[in-house]
Amino acid sequence: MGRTGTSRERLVEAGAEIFGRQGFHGTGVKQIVTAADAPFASLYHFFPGGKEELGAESIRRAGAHYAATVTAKLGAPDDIAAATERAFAGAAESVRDSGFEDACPIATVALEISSTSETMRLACDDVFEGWITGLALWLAAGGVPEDRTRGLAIQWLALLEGAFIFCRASRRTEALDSAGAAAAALVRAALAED
Amino acid sequence: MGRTGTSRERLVEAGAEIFGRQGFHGTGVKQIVTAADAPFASLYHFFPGGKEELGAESIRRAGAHYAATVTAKLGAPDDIAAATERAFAGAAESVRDSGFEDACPIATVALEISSTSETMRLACDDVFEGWITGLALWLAAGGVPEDRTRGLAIQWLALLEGAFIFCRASRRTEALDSAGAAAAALVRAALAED
DNA sequence: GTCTATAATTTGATAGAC
DNA sequence: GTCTATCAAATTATAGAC
Repeated sequence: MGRTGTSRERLVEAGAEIFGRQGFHGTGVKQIVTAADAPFASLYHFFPGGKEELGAESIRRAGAHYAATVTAKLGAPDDIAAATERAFAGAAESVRDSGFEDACPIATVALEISSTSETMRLACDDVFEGWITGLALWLAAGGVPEDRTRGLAIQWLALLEGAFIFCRASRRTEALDSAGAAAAALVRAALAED
Repeated sequence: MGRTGTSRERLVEAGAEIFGRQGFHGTGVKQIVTAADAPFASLYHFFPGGKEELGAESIRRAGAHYAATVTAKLGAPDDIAAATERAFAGAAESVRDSGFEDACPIATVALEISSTSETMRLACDDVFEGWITGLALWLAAGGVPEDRTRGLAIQWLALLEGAFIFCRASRRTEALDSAGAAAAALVRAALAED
């Protein structure tokens, strides 16, 4: 993975990728440093808080990157129900293409550290909150009543995250297919309330 | 946690509890052995496959235990939409009462090991599959058309699992509240198709 | 900012007596 | 089946020269 930028930048990029795939405790700092092609000492130079501090920043980076990817996939809010179906179908394809290794880039770490690292937990919370509010804005632009957008965004994302777990464990996309249908149905119902 | 039964039994019980809470890589075998009040040597006596073999059996135990808990909470399939709402509300209460530490007992491990341990991945897949088919039967008994029960069960459980992630990261129950409303709405819609 | 070397701890696992 | 002792490896982190 030919990375560019400063050592610090490459460490965060590598962390975002590898922590997301292997989890926090399942990944050694040496692997990150090697993948980043960075000097070992620069890890503690740039991140005095060590693995935890790098982890928190990696979470934020991964979250921002994934938000950009999904936002691009969703496109303009013309037909948000159809776009929802496309997004879940795209997620299913991407999960399958990765050999069921890559799904949500922060869910594994979020579950691992929520009870043990407050700084990383806050990073995860910030990322999720950003996803929720971003998606809620998109739903609002698509015609969902304002008082329903946040709740619907949470439901939409919960379906995605839950389905990711099942897909990775089963190595099949069935769960994402079902979840996509449910998300689209919930969107349609919210639009019909108008 | 005064455990009973044989050493083997206590190891599995302790594993089910601690792996579920701290994750697989975040838990040392010594902690399990200590919590089980078992001789260290009996770990490798009863589980020649070591941590991985104990992990797989702990997953199955935790999955069975959680299924029993949720089944009891769901009750008879009279009004399955109302029961769904009660189940999510109960989950929210239980997550809050645990200080947002205990949610799904196998999700963390499932995400951690899906790409690295085939035996543990299969254990997770079996557990999830059991939950899905069990819930589908309950939905069918509650009046959901047969061709919709499996898909609805997956959606129901995906909402729960996804909401668990958000709740643990945010230390708030909002996600489970939203997810419960969505699950109940999906159940009602499926019943209306009849 | 980066280098080399290594400290300090923890990890999973095993040996051999009983 | 259990005991004690211990191994080998990996882990996070630091020291001190450049």
